[in-house]
Amino acid sequence: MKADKLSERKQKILKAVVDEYINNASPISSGEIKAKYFDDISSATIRNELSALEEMGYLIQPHTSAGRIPSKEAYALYVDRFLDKQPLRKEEIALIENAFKDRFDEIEDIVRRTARVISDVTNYTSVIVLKNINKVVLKEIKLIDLDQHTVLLVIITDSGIIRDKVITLRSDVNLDYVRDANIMLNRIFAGKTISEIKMPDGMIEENMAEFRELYESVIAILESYAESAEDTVYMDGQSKFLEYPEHDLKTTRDFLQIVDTKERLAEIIEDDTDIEFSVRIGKDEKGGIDKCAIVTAKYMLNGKEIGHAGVIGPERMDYSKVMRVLKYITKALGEIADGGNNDKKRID
Amino acid sequence: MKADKLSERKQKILKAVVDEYINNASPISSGEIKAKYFDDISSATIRNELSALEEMGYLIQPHTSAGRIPSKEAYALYVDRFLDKQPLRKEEIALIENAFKDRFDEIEDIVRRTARVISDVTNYTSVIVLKNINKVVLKEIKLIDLDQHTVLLVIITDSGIIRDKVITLRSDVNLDYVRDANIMLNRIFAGKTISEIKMPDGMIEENMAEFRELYESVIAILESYAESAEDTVYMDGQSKFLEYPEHDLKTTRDFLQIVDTKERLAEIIEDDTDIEFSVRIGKDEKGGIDKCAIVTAKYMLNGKEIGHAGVIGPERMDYSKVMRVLKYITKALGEIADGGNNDKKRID
DNA sequence: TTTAGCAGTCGATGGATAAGATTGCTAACA
DNA sequence: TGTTAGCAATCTTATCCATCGACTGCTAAA
Repeated sequence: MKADKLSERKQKILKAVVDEYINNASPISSGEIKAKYFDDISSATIRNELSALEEMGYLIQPHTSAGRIPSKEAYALYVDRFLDKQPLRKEEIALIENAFKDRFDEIEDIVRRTARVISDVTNYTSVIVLKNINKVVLKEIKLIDLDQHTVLLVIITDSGIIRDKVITLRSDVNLDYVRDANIMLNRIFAGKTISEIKMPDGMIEENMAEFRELYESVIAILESYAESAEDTVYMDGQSKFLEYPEHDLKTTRDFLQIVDTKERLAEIIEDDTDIEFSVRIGKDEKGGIDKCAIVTAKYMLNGKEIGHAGVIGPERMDYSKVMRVLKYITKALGEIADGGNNDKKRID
Repeated sequence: MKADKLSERKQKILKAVVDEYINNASPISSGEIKAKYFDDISSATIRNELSALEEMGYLIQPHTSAGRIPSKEAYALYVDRFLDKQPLRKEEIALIENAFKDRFDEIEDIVRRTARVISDVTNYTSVIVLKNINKVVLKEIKLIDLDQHTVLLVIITDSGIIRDKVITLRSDVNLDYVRDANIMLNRIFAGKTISEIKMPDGMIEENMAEFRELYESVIAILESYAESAEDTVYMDGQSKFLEYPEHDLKTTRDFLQIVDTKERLAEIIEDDTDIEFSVRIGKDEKGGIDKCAIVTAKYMLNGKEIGHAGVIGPERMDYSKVMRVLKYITKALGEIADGGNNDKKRID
């Protein structure tokens, strides 16, 4: 099933079928192709070609008296070789830029907006998976005393992710104690990844004895972060899923189950992480959703890869548009938040 | 349509119809009721009663040769007067207790678990709306210097909610500066609700001049919190929505749209906030989802009302069970995290 | 007031039929 | 050898119709 074996004409016909099916979601007949794409050959000829393409596995006939629809392989080939490279429309670009024109500081805020705008522009459900915190490097730890028995632990990482957690202690704490403990902890943890941090088996160093309870609490929290392999998942535009007629109740059930168990979704999306775009069509051994396609791209922010962003839609997804949008947005965001200056920036 | 006018027998019949419909989702015939609920009267008599109940608006006949199904009014009456008060089953209680047996410190963590367990036990989609932060009282503000131009603002409220936001400044900052600013800001803000805080029209006090930029940033952030009326919404078990046959594609579309626009959901749920349970059946002028019921209860934590928790399901929801579960859980959580000691507690 | 009996109504089911769409095949053609 | 016109075959979809079964509503009697 090498694509190289396809004649020019077969390619043109196959692309025609995919393009038409993406727009109309109904099987395409030889007559339709003849009318819209070919002046010079007859529908009978096209029928022969269609028959050959079906033989090769690129097309499927739902039943004898129906036209053809593309197979998974056709979509894969389409994504690989036939993508139109039309630029994004002005309104689309305006929509994207508008979403990011305000000030914003926190990653969560940026991510939410990104999810929203991806869904708005593509008209598919968007999904963003942020890498688990234990894969990033600790830049600094801050301890803040809240009251006599509680301190707030703030974790700052190299890509700016901030997590905080309240620690409750049996012993009393005061400002000086917390400050000293903070210095001590930073000496130990700064520069390591969370997953590198282990509870030391033997004795705690002499000069740590005073901070033992606090120290153990912090370690326990970091370890629990490391253990909980759950990446954070954001979604938007879930209702868009039902705008596509092939998404019947059964498919929607699968979809909602994926939505519920976000860990599985994160696994699917982070599976092949080394390529720029990941396109998963239909359900296979490695996961996915039947009758659906999942397209994701690396999600860069401030020059760092912080996760993956993409969409979930029907197999006959408008791959071209989705990829252009993802490319545009991830590029825009890769630049937008650099160097600590988070004021508005033009995206050109 | 006063319920008082209903004879004992009518009430028993009406309850029978609702109970049966909750279990089977198909119209109930006079013969069925006779078989399962009455030995002493004939189906003809029951037919007469059914006819009367239909006349009164409590029952609906989908078509002439079908049995009856309950109307919205029947459900409302059912919730009002007919609820079984069977206790929760052992397994259900075990499930709930198990979900909360670990240590946990952060509200978000508790809320997520609560959403999960409500959905698991009831088998409906759960939803929790946390009150907007601007309705709660500021307990303390913490400033932490991150680097030369950025400080982290941590907001601690009376119910323990913590929000943080990074502030970027043009001028340099250092430890002393931040500490002094922190003391100053707490003097001004502590004890107020976020919505009370307003940017002062005239001059900033003399001794604030030094902290002007920081001060204005903090005010701006608090105001933006106050303005953004969005309450935080958590959901779980969305896929459960499709386990009920009356939830067809159209209803699911409505449901997913509500899921997408969580603000609207928050509005619906926070609408009638003064009663212990809110039961909204079907769609009316004030919102809701067609063919669905939304049941919510006040969500207490640590003695404070922090929002609402509930479920979304079909109109023929198992109201009795849902209310028992919500009562049990909100009661359990009202006790579980009191006094800063977050260790395991028995729920009895 | 209750009940048995029965006619009437309606949905669901299934078969038969017809119409329409599209293909595959064949044979002729360039 | 590739292309094409023509046509039979196949399958879907819609419609109609008859039948069956499930209830109800009504009537008249208990």
